[in-house]
Amino acid sequence: MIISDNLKIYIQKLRSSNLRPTKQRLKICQFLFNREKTFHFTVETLNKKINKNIVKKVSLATIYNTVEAFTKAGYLKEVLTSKNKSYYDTNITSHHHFYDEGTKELTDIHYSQIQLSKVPTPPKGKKIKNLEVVIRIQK
Amino acid sequence: MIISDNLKIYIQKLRSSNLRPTKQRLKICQFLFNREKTFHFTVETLNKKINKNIVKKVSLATIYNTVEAFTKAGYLKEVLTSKNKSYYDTNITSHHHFYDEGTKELTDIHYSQIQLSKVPTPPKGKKIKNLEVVIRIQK
DNA sequence: TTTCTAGTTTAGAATTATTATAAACTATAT
DNA sequence: ATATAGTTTATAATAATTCTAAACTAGAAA
Repeated sequence: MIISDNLKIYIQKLRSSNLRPTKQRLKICQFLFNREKTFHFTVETLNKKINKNIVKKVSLATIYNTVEAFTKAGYLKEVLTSKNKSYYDTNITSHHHFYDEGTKELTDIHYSQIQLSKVPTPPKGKKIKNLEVVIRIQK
Repeated sequence: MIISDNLKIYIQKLRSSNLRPTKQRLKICQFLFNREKTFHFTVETLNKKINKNIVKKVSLATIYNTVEAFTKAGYLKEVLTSKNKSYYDTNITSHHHFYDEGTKELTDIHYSQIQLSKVPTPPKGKKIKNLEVVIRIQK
């Protein structure tokens, strides 16, 4: 196995989060992070795309495990939706969404497009993990 | 059956949305809307509370149907979360939420507690219905 | 290098939330 | 009173996710 430069980076990245750099995890890293633009996905779509045209498939359970592990490690962010399905985003920076009530579709709003001038303090003993704005739109 | 004043109001409310005022729907109306404070719920919790201490239970299917009908009619609002379960809110006015990722609880943030100084224009042909902030909190 | 062990992967079962189905029931228009 | 379209219901079906336990493997230690 030839280890490319970006593979080395992923190995380090995984090790730094106490995740062993397995073949499966590295394959998923390459797929998710070795690209120009960030993108949204569900486990279902990730599973299909990862396993397209490869012989030794990554199991669905591993896709679930890995997405969860990567989310906990902070490599992925869960996206809010009204659908009973989890959406993830490789864009882990705080950003916002339009939510179309007709189509139930979410579209990104760049972080700079919204500015907050007043934010409440969180309840005692809790801290803010992130803050996202959802703008509900309709025809 | 003695029809109280608020029952009359619910009957009108339902009729105005082309929903027949059935016993089940009125029971759910009384439970949801005849109260001081607004509140959040899932179908699961609503089902338990509606059917607590009553002989003739409302079926789970009806709870689902009614919540969907009330949401479409604009009596309820779906709350976006990252969980694979739908949350609803009797407060249909624009307001914000803390979402505790540990306890999975939503708490309201009064509209005035958050101020936005910059908001993007909606996509063509769409208009902003409301704007909500979800602040994810954790320990 | 070999061995050991804890971490990981896997297929399939189990669980959870929701939606679909179709028969029985009911509000209401005529 | 009757007809009928809308509603409720128990149950089945589906979809997404989590659980389980056996097999496998990365990396540490001998």
